[in-house]
Amino acid sequence: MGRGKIVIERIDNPTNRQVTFSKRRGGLMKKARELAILCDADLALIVFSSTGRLYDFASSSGMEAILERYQEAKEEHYGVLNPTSEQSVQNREPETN
Amino acid sequence: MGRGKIVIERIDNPTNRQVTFSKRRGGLMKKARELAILCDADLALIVFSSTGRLYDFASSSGMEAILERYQEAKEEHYGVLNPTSEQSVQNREPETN
DNA sequence: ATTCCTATTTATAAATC
DNA sequence: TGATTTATAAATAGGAA
Repeated sequence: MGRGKIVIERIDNPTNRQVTFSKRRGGLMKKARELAILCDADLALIVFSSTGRLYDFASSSGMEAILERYQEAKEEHYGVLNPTSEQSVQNREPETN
Repeated sequence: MGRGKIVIERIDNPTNRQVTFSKRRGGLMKKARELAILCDADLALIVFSSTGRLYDFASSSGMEAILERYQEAKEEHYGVLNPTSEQSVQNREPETN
């Protein structure tokens, strides 16, 4: 989105990478917040920049609570499915809606 | 973005909420993946739907590693700053770039 | 619950201040 | 370096299948 189309691959130029990081981080945080509010979802987002800075967002229940809930959900599934999975664990009872 | 503008507040209609959740969750996951790749960031996203389903994404280093790194960064800051903060902890050494 | 179809709204790549 | 502008690329609301 912008003056030109870009390919999704690591940006080599450090300056451009930093600028893009700053812009997209803001956008991602905003989207996360919107999803949490619009859909009443419980969500946590943790981001470490390539330079080591930490940025995070957590919905109302709080980061710690969400991380604990995450661990519990994982444990219930006895075993790590895939450390780098994108969409992995789901509850055992499919909802009706 | 869409046929009409919307206000960011909880969607009361369960069906609409679910549909929006499904669509935006996908968009958020995509944005997270792009940020990780483009900017070489280490990132984790955990989302629980209002019905309890879990969806997650973690960049290449893996969810567990990122969560540990997060806890370490927090510990270094001795104490939780704000459980619901949006952007909270940062490292002590500002980078040059 | 997706998934396809678009009119619109947003996000944002580049350029500029 | 960071904030602002603006032309475009992308995301998505609403509707339909």
